[in-house]
Amino acid sequence: MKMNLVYKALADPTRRDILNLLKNRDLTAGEIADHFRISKPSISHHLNLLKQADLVHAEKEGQYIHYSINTTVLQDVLTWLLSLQEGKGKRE
Amino acid sequence: MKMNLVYKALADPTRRDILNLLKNRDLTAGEIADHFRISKPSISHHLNLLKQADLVHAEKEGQYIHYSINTTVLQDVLTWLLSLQEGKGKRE
DNA sequence: TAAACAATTAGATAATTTTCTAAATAACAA
DNA sequence: TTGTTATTTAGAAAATTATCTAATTGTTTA
Repeated sequence: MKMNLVYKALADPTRRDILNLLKNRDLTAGEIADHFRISKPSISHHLNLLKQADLVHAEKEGQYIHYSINTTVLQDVLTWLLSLQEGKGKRE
Repeated sequence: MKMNLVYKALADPTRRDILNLLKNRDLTAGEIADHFRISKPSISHHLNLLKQADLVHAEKEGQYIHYSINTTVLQDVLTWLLSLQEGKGKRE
């Protein structure tokens, strides 16, 4: 897993908002786009980056594509952030 | 605190490496730069972004500037990441 | 089949980011 | 004071990213 893609994906506020939406429930691409003022193709692009980072999973069902969050890749981020905090401790 | 600056700061691998270095001990700008192949001004720029995100603190001592990590801003990131994971749970 | 709908892909542009070299600032040491 | 060292600032080029409209693909429905 290319962790850089994960950090890059998390760097954009629109994408973080998308993850916040998906935290509550799975949504189709259109439902996600409805929450934003930017165009559908732009949202599609953001979804693609989230997918490449493996932060979301896309499942096609008929003409819809259902997106769901995948938090497993966040574990490594969490671990790293905690390691930064722990390191700090040794100086105090 | 502008959290977007924090996420942006964490998105770059060089800056993440800098934080990894500072986890062990405080370092001067020059010592940090010595760990990388990119130019000092570029490192200086990265340090500035980290400082704006409040992820590092800079203290001038004579002609040197000592950089130290500040992990307090990471707490909000941590909390958000955990909230994403928890939300996931409710669907299982 | 034809029209409508959901979503993506293509291609372009604008904005942002990364990086560089050269120059400036500030502190130290001879 | 003059030269050296540590670091940043300025300004520009190159690379990446975010966004748009138009076109395409695939599915559903009349």
